[in-house]
Amino acid sequence: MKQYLELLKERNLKATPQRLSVLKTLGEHMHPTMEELYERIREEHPSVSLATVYKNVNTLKDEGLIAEINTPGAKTRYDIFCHPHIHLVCEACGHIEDFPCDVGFEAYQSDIEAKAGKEIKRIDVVATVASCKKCS
Amino acid sequence: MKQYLELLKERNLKATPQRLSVLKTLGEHMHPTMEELYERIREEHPSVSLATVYKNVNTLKDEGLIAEINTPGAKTRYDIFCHPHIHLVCEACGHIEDFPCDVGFEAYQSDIEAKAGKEIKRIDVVATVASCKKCS
DNA sequence: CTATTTGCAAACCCTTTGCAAAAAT
DNA sequence: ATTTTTGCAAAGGGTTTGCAAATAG
Repeated sequence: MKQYLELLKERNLKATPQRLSVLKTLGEHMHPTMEELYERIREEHPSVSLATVYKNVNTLKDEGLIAEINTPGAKTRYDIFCHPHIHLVCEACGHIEDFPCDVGFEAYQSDIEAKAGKEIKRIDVVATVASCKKCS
Repeated sequence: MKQYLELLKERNLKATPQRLSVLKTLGEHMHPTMEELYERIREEHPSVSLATVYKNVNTLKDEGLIAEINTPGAKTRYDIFCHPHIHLVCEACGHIEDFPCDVGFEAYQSDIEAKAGKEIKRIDVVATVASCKKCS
C-alpha cells in the first residue's frame, strides 16, 4: 500500500481510494480481465463506477505502472508492470502464465534495437499454447 | 493467385472472389487496418460488405493463413502469415515494420517451450518505438 | 444438389465522453 | 482554493449475428 502511494506521488497523481484499489487489486490478482478487476474492486468499494476503473487503468497505463495484454481472440487483460516479463496464454481457458525476460530475450531485444536503429520503448510478447495444465 | 486457390482448397474453403481478395490484398499491402483492407477490397469488388470481410478474416485467421496484430492503444491490423516474423510498431504513426524471427529468437522460443512443457502454437511479438523514420 | 458464403441491418459488446458534484492536495 | 477525480448516463466504434438469397463445388 505504502509503495503505491509513493508511485502515485512521484507522478503527481492523486491517491484516491479508487485508484489505489486498482493497483492493489492488480498486485494481488494476476492478469484479470476488466470484468474481473471491476468485480474485485467492488468488493471493497461497492460504489465505484466502471467508468472510473477504466479511467484509472488508462491513467496508470500512460504512466507505465500497469500494462495491457492483448491477445488475438481473447479479452484484454491487465497487469501490474514491475519486472518485464512475457506472457504464455492458454487458448482454451485464457489462463496466463508469466515468464521472466531473461538473458536470451534481452540479447534478442538489443539485436532488434540495433537493427531498427531506434530505442525500443516496450516489447510485448505473447506465446500461445493450445491448452495448459489448468484446463486439461 | 494460384497459390491462394490451393491454400483454400487444402482447407476445404470455398474460393469466392471476396475471400480471394482478402488474401490478395493482404499479400500486396502490408499490415492494413480493417478500414484500409476494406477500402482496398472495394476498389476491385465495390459491392462487398464489411461483414463479409470480417467473416473471411476470421475464417482465414482460424486456419492460420492470416494473423492479427494487436497493439495496446492502436487499431487491430492484419497480416498474411507466411514466414514467422515480429512486428516493430511506431507509436506515433502506426507504421509497422517486420523483422524476421531469426536464430536468436528461435532459440528463445525453444527455451520457453521447454520451460512450459507445452508446444507453443504461436508467438506474437510486438516491439514499440516512440517514433520511426516515416514520421519524424 | 448441398453446403457454404454473401449482404444487409440490427444487435452487441467494450470503452470512452461530457458534465456537474465530490474529493484530494 | 485549485485541480483532479468521480459517477452517471449517454454516445461511440469496432465486431458479430441472424436470416434469406446467391454462389461454389
